[in-house]
Amino acid sequence: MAIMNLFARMRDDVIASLDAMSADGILPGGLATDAVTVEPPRDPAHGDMATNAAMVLAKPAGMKPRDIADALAGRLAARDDIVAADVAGPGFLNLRLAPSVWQETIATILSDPDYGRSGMGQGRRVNVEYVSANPTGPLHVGHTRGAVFGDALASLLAYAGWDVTREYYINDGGAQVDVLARSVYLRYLEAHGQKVAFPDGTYPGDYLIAVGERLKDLHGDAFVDTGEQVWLDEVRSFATEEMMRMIREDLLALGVRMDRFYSEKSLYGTGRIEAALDDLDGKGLIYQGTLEPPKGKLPEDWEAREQTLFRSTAHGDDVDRPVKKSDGGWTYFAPDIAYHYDKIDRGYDALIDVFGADHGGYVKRMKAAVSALSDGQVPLDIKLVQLVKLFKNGEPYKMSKRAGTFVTLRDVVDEVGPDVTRFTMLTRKNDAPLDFDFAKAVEQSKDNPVFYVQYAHARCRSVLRKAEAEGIAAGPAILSDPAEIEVARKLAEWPRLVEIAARGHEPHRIAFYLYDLASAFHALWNRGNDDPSLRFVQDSDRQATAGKIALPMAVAIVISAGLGILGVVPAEEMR
RNA sequence: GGACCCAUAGCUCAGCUGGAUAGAGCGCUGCCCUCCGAAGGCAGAGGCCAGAGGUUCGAAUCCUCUUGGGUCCGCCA
Repeated sequence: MAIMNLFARMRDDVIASLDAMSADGILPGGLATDAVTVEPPRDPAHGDMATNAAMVLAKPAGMKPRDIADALAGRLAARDDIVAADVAGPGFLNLRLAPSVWQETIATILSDPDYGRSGMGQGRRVNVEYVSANPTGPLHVGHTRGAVFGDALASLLAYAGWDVTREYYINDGGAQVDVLARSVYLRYLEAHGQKVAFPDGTYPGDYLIAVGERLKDLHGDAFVDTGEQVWLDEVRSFATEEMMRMIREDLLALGVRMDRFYSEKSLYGTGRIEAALDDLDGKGLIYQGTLEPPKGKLPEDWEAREQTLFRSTAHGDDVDRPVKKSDGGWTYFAPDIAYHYDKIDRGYDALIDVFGADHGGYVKRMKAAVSALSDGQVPLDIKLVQLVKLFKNGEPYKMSKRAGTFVTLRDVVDEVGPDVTRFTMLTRKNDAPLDFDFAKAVEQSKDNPVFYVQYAHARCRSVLRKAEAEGIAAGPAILSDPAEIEVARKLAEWPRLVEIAARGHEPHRIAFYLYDLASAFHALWNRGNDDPSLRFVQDSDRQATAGKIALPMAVAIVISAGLGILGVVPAEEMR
């Protein structure tokens, strides 16, 4: 059973008190308490928790907020875990908790390995699709951010009680893999000593040289001086597999491990695309029609023509979308529909797609398709990941060992390591552009959030090693100083924050939380410089040390859990 | 022409799905430290939350419009 967070527990208690007040005739019965919240107040001076109960109930109860708040305060103040309940502002009820609450929080963290985990997912199954880059070349920085975001989101949801599948959709069914095949064929000829040129519409990147050579090793000169019809199928599938092998390796270097790679090509010729469209057709959502020309700038060669269309407007899209090209082939959208149809068919309770921001135009049609296919039963959330701009010491940064024109995932990971890459990519919310500075990312200073959080963990571990060397184990937490309470308060927020982040599909909140927690911890540490009684290891007092080290131990546990969600390895020491 | 995302301190950004006097880092201004608990610490100044309406006890947050940026827009995936 997952741990319910302090705030959720208090909210239940507040609502129970409100019910009791109804039973006693102080409040009318049957009040809706959905809008009642219990939250940490913005200003710690207001206390440890605040509830808006009086304000949201004032109107339906026909009473003044303060009267409700006063009555509620009386009941709550009687509890021994609440030392003060004050009515403030327009009707907030501020609660100050007894020190024992913080001690229990620390004790829970130390004893329960599941502290922070949430049961909100209830074991429901969610499919997170991310990266899904075309198998035509190495992953670049944009993919890197998508990979980090999707992977952290998947971990976050798992931590919040979802049954998560991490999935990569391989776009190996379209014309771009033919282009790949032709490009590899040119490298193959080159491997045979021929001089080749790379015309427009082929991929000239160096990364295909080795692929061409391996193709030569495999087939000798069998394809030299033959027509495309002879080698295209073979070279295409070989090249695609090679690219995917490389992509998997790149992802692994970043610490990303997919549960499943789903091939677009595998949808063709199996009737699955037809089945998906038949499903839509059966719902009256497929028809032959002609689209209006797009307003504004017209494509040069625009002409009206009848196509097979999906009535996506019936599910919130702006215009209906073609599923068949004029030559009778599928548009790229058709296999996408079939793919999502398959995901629904596999029984997922929720779907998440992580796209690059340049795919923003496909959000509505994809949501429309899933809504139609699942009869509105399976929610699809599409997270768009904005661009990454690279810098080094503030200067725009260009480099690539392999691709010639763009910075690859491997370039980034080789330069700063997977941990720094991942954390830094999550220091911005997904829909905001990200400036990634190679120099600042590895800088060991307070200005660098990665370092700051890692340093806090390392300090905790250092203290614990020291205590352990003296044979001292953590005892019940001793918390007296405000700086200590502040850290404990922050720790108490962890389970709540996990739920907020998971509910919003916003893993960046974890990174910001860790920064805040580290900040509170460093502040306490710094106070130890001036006031030796606040140091964790008390040289002459083993018992005091046992009580003091409970807090850093709890901090290390929570930081470690948080970094774990982000896919970052916590540092044992800094150097 | 339309769709989507964005606009918060001088700069880079948070802001918990409507709460109290809007926060952090950098930079700036002061003071302190330089004790290996080291790679600094503490404090302060700095805001019409792009603008205008609306919804209600209450709006940076939700709705409409305007302005200014980014992405995209039928047989490319």
